[in-house]
Amino acid sequence: MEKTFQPADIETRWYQEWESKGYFAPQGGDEAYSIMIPPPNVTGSLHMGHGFQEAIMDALIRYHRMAGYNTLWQVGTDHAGIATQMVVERQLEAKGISRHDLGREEFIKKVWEWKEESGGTITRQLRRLGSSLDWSRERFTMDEGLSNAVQEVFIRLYKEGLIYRGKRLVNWDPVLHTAISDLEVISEEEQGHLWHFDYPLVGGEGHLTVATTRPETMLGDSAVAVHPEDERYAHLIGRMVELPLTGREIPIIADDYVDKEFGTGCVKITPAHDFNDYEMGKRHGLPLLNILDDNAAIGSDAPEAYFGMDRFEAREKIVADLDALGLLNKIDDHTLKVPRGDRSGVVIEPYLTDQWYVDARELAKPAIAAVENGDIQFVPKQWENTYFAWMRDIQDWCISRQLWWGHRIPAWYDDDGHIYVGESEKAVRAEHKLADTISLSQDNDVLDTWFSSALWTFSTLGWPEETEDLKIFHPSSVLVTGFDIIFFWVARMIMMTLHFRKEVPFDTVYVHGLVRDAEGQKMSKSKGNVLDPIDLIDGIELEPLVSKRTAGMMQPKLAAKIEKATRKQFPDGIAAYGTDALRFTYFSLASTGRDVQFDIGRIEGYKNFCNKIWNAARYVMMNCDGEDCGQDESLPFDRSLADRWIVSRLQEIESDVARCVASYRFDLASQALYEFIWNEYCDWYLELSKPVLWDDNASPEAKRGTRRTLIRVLETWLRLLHPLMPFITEEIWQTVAPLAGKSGPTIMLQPYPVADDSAVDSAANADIEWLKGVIVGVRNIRGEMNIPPGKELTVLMKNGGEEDQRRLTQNAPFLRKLAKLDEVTWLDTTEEAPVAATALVGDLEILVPMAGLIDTEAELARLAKETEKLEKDLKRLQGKLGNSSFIDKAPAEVVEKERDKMQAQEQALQKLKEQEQRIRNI
RNA sequence: AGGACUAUAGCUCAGUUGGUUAGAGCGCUACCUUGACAUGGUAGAGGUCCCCAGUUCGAAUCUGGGUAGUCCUACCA
Repeated sequence: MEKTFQPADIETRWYQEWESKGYFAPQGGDEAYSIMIPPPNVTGSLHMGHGFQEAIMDALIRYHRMAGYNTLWQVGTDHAGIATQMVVERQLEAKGISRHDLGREEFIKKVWEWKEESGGTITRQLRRLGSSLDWSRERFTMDEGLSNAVQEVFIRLYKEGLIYRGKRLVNWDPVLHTAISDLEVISEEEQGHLWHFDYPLVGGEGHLTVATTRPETMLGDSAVAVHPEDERYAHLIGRMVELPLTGREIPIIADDYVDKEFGTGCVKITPAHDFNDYEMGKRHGLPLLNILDDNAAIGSDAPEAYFGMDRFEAREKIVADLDALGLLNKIDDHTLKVPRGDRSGVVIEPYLTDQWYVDARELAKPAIAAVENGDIQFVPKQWENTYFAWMRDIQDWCISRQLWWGHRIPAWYDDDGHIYVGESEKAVRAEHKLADTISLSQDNDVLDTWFSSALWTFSTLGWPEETEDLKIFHPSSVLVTGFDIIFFWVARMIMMTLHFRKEVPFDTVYVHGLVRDAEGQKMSKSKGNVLDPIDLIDGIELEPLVSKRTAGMMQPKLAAKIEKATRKQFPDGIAAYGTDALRFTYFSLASTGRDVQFDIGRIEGYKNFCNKIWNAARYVMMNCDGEDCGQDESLPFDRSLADRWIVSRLQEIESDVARCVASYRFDLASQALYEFIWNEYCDWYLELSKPVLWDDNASPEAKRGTRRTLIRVLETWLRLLHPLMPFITEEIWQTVAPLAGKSGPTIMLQPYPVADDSAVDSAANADIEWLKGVIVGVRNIRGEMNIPPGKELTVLMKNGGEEDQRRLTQNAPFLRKLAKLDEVTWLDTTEEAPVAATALVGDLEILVPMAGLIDTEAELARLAKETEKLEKDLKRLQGKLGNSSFIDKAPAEVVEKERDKMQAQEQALQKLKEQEQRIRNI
């Protein structure tokens, strides 16, 4: 074995081996366990947040696969309608071509080409992360099978009246030229103005002043509203005002939506360009005047003077024109929430168009019930509230998008605007007995990507066919996801799956935190603060990292900011840590919190952990390879105290890990393993094995017993650790397993260790604690007295009981070796002890004679420190036990425990004081 | 505006139903190339558990209020 662990050498090798041998496919078994991957965008790439999520899923999958479940991890990607179309359009733009130049068919061909070209990025990343996905079943939302499922669902929902088409105000993206759903609109506070305009009353005698943040919409005003109880305006309700610049007259209406306190208490109403106004317009039967076109420029229904102007240009002109007319009352600075498209970043316009909707209210009912009655459980449970809050106030879901890339809506129109929904034009004609003379044209729009993602758990398994896979693997066991897509995806999956399968899509939703950058920001492509997990695995120099992170940034200002942050955060680039270290870091951070702040210091530590594991195995192999490790079960062997202890601890760790995984606490699981491997197996057990293995006088039985334990415990914890660190465990296991009497082509299909409670040995645990106590006591004296570690000491023991004596006799060789002693002598109570430095283990006094070794002053100082600590603690205990209400009210065993503690402390203090006296008397 | 979450060592985080001397890693200090590992070993230093009040024999933990931060939902033209 190499002296240090070199991850790069082994990772790709093992992954190829596993994949080519088909180990990732379901292996059979009575009980199924399945996870459907949240499909990443096919043309995107994974960042640290994805890496985190994949690591968790892989751990769950590997764990259950080893535990004997029939395990499926379904892999696939989605087509990300808007994002993908944008990327391809931008590429064409660079060549001066628009998608309209190409035409729909040619354009879609280009998108497919791009998908083929870029789709490999994600799958490559997934492989490097060690994800044990069943690649033979890879799916894509635009595949034929999944497209059929989408069509089937659309047609059925339409026929059931749960999908409808309607002219509504939608969130319109004037750059992407499509409607988007509420969830795709991000509203953030921005600095703007509040313009106050005077609208003259028809018939003279004054005006009303209205305020607006979007002056250009005044061209489409249908009314001015005031509060019905507003005395200032009550007498004007029903009268008309002149709408400047348009030559129109509009009524003054009363509606209690108006806030009397805000502005002047008069609101201009633009039903075609504002969601609230739209509702009010409906209540009052106001006309809808659309003054914009698809680009959000002023449309042909507006006054000619503004026709064709961009909305912001028009805004300026309208303000200027009103000013010229003396109707601009004032302009105030104003902070307002500006809605922007999450993809394009441009200001979204409420815009009147024909769109398709899903009646979400109806579908939500059973979806709410499924979580209420526990058919689906969220972990952590608090997320159920988020889910309920949204579901109980759900809005109809706008599912049509004015894009070319996506599932085209299976609806046809005749010249009279009748709608026919079906799987093809032919089918529609047949169903409705339409004559060939009637011309039909298909709806130009496609469906929201989330519409197809909502079917993911069952469409990937072959639905609408009743496949064997559906029967076995659906519902899936758990959905692993971030809380940011509970609404987008989780809720919609639950609704669709319940409706079409009459069963839940998954039993559990495990909601993990979101990975943040050093400033606590969520990682996202558009912010440019993403980190590629592969860069932590392989490492990357600063310059390539900077150019990678700033590549493709639209705004130079943002690019400069990212560059600066990158240079500050990673002045020397990023070192290569390997996949196992990265994964272990993820697990250690996977607690119940919402935020995961990735810390480079931690991955560094876990890289060292990998090296520790590697070297522990190296030590074991050096001592076991070619030796008798007890593979032959008929040969006798003796087990040392340490052997019994480490086997006992192993059982406890096994049940800890099982408990942690069952509750999705990978942070606790990883910590338990870390502590066991490093602090118990390496620090103590390996050290305790040396006195046996290196002792020429030790019996063959003892050596056999220790080697047997050494190798078997190692082999077991490798399996225990494998779901978290797949590569290093596999590499080591291959050489270790045969010596432990195990065989098999791979660790990943070996049984997962299960605790054997009968092997828990509390006597051994107690004896080892004693041994550790004595060793640490001596080391402590050595450390504080500056006695060189190599200097062998003579130690005397005093005042102990029979148990101490037994432990000493049985473990003297271990004690001598680990505490570097040349002699240990038991003093009878009658014997006079020499002046010595002292440590206490219970009643037992450990004496290190001072002659020539120990500086009196230093020892006194050490004792004083100890004494002070004890006195402080004792005071606290005395206070507690002196309090009669504590004695009366606290449970008896708690009181008893405190009493024992106090007694022990008192005795210890007593001994320290005697010791101090003795030293002073020299 | 409503709601949720977070606040523990210099940094990143644990702390299970209230009962510890409040823990881990990194970082820091001192010593050590002892035959697995200097990516290491040994021994240390370091905390007003955000603040205030309450419940309790006992609060990092429960309740109320406040402060700071993050997020979600809905929004006033």
